Amino acid sequence: MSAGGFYAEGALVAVLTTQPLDRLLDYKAPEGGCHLGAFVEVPLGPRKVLGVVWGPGEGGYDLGKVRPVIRVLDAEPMDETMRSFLTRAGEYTLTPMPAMLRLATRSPGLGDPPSMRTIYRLGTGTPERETDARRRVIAALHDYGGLAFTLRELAEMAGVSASVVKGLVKQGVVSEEQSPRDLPYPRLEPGASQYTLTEEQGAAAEHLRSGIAAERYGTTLLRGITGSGKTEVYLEAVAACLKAGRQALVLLPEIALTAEFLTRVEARFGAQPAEWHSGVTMTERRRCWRMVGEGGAQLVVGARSALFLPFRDLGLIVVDEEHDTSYKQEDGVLYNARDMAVLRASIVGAQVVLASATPSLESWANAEAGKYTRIELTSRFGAARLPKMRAIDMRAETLPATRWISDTLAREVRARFAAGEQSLLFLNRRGYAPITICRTCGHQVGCDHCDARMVEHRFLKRLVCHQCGETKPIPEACPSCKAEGKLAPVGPGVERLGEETASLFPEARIAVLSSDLFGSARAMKAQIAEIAQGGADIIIGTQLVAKGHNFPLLTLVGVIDADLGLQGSDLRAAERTFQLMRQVAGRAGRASKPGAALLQTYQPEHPVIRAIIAGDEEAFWAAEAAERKAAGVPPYGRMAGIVLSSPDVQAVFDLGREMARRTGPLARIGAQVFGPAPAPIARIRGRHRVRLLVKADKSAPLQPALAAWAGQFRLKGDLRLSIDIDPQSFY
DNA sequence: AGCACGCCGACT
DNA sequence: GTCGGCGTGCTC
Repeated sequence: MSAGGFYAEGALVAVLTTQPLDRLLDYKAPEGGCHLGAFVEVPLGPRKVLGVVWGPGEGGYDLGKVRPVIRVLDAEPMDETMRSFLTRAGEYTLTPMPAMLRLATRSPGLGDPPSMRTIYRLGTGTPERETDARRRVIAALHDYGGLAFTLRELAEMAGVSASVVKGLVKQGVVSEEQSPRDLPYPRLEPGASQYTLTEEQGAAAEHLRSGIAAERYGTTLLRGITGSGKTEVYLEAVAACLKAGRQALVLLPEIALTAEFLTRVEARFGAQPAEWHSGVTMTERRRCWRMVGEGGAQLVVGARSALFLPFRDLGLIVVDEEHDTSYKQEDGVLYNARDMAVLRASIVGAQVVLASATPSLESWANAEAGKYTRIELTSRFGAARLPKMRAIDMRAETLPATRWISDTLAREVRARFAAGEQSLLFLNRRGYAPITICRTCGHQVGCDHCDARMVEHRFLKRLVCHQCGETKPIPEACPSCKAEGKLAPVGPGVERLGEETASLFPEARIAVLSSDLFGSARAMKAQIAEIAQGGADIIIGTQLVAKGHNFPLLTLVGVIDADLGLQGSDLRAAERTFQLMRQVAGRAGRASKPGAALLQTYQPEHPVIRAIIAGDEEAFWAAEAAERKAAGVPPYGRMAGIVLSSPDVQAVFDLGREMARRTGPLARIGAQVFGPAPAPIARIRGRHRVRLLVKADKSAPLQPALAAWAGQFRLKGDLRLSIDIDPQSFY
């Protein structure tokens, strides 16, 4: 390799491809040479595949068989920080490098030549015959003085057909030119904010600004209760970052939140930023990926996968609602976006802001340990206050088995309705009823492919498996004893709660918000916006409503089953329940009206319920931390979950038991292996699943030991093994 | 991931 | 005798 990481034509280069190979392959640099990090197309067997030049060729392979790189793609080479990020993220999550590269190359048309399109602007000629249509085209172009448009845009603006424009082109009145399809995003103006920060917010913003100015890595846990102005504060950090000429990334846990956020960005910076998530069109995605790489995008707002965009000069990553469990999910690779954000920032010398009203215990512990700076925003802006929280003891309420709204709660809802205010009833269960049971034999209708019960969705008129998405019509007869008309729905879902609400308040306008009731993120956003403006009197919602939407008219939140999630032995259940209740309660009274939150519970004396009611978060966290420390689990110990799956039950258990026997590499680092046990869902899509858990000391080198351990076993047939570092649930 | 190679059961 | 099942191995 010569200076600057350039390989001359014919030099041996090692290429990382997106194909699942366990090593790099050598190729000859193409005509004109190639740079280290270049995106290339290489031959692999009979196919052409995407790859990145990862370093000098390793040799040791028959030189006569080494084939040349087909071509260098038209994209900025992947820089050293990005390669290092992918390598370290892959090592941490035990993910093979090709899978990591796939995360970083999720742009449509990466291999395409720079795409051009034809645009039209005012030319110099005069039209031969002044027709009305021609005058309108010229007038439209005059109106936008000098701007150019596509044929479609221009024809539509002038109210003429494309042929009129083409006719004017022939006469030179309108000129035709080529322009790149992927244009830079409009400049964002980080100038002064319209919004006046309180003293506390100002101090928080100043701290974040000084972090940006230092141009070093640092993580700040920005804790602020709902309505404390968290967003305004971190937008100041974004402003400082943009002023410094560096790029910023804001991660949101839910696509439905982006539209509202984009509007706020536009209000603050005068234009909309780049957007990256699964709902963005192919064209826009390609533009985003390329512009991030070329510096034509200053700010990206997106989902977790935006972490793998090719930023040139990233100065800030904001992880909003950092506790949200959707940051840890599988999309080919199991990673926690919050942790990967910290990793990427530490490599490029960027600041991270973790924002949440209810931080994860991990972040709380990191702040306690001094790894993160912790900033608290306490006072709410405007006239709004924290809602008054109260438990409704369901043991004292006498409710029939088919009703879930207590008289106490119903009275409160009625009072709000009479006053023209909104109420929200929260139940984290989609569908009509979670269980369909036969009243003759007791059989519960389950999914044919999973060990999960099927949930009745009356809206769809079907039973749905929430595990694999399989649906089937609601059977007339019991599948087990064949009794006709004996299947009955048991337990509540939001749809059924909607029914009960309608019968209790026949005159009220009721809206049910559940992710499966919307065809698209856009439809959902539109309906949420309408409801927020007063389009409904009573809102029935799942998890969805806990994620930061603003309902200014809302003054009452009723949590239908505050005990959901408390039971079971999941160590994170308490944490999640606490966060969820706080978030939902935070929905009430965000604007000027005072709010109230009522929690229906059968265990009002439970420590979590009491901590929520008392608003004593420090006590809750301290108690949780002590419990986890004693158990040696995250964040005070390290864990990994290993899931084996196969259509063959015998095969998964055999391998599971063999893995539990031969623990050599793990034993050497003092790690313990638990299991095998049936995984939390023992069968998904016809595949049986068995799980082992590995628990190690905080300082133990877990990943290499896991790799060595798993490497001892050969996966025969359709057996699959996946390793989840830092699993969300560890029971 | 694909695709070829290769070694054991039911057909023309 | 052959066609084809998918287990195993290779791709620079």
